[in-house]
Amino acid sequence: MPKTQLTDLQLDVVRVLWSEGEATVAEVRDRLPESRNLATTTVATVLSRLEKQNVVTRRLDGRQYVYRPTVTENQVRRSMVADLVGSLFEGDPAALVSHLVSDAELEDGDLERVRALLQMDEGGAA
Amino acid sequence: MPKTQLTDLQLDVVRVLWSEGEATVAEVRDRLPESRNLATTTVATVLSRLEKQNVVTRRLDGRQYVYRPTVTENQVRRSMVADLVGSLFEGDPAALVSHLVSDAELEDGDLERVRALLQMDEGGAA
DNA sequence: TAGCATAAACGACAGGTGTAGTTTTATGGC
DNA sequence: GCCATAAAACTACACCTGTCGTTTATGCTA
Repeated sequence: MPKTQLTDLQLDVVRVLWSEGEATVAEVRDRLPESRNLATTTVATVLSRLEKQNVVTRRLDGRQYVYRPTVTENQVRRSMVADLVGSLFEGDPAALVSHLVSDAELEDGDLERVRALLQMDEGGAA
Repeated sequence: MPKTQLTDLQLDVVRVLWSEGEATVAEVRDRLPESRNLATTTVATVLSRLEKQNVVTRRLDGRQYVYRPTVTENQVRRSMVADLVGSLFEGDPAALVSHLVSDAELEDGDLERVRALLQMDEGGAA
């Protein structure tokens, strides 16, 4: 059971792994957003800790480690959204949608898109 | 500009203030969820730190401080949801709704409620 | 083979949080 | 006027995270 509440930095790191499939420390450092100008050791530390938390695994390739995520983006999203819903909306996901709709988080175009989504899902899993 | 990313404990504390309007340290301690069995000093520490972060203010009443929130629940929700959307959904709130809908976060009943919400909002702010 | 480059391992440090004990201080009652 | 009590203030500590520097091991190259 990996930890699935990730910080922004951890997300950026894991995102690289999601997009690359797997990567070495140096590769992760290079593919991190421009805004992150991190020393290689910093990235290594982050990856080590993520490994300790079972968010990623690593395999030895020659003298380097290659890291691979153990969780999917969807799992992380699910878990983090569930957490937020639990903390702020008494566990009721519909209340979150309600918030988005009534508190102007969604712009007009978004509303249309959401309606379309719901249309598509009409008569979904019963 | 108060900090509006709150931890679970901080939320529980501020929630007491939201529901009571204002409260002393002892009152907060008493109205915290059962599950939280915290020493009074712990609550005092948390409130102090929240004050330093401008999440709450306090006024002296006799020899005690009475704490009052400086942010509303909605502000916190907005800010925390926005943060999550930024971190996980590239800033697109509709993507969050999409996630909720397609990843079975919403149960059938929820879907109906969401549809109703959108209905109500039909032809909203143009 | 000696040395350089590279990668991993280790150690560190500051800042935030959860948690609480100890010390100080003010006060209200006797 | 003195003391017990209650509240605030201060101190502390462990753990997590962001951020690196330094040390060690190792393999490649001249």
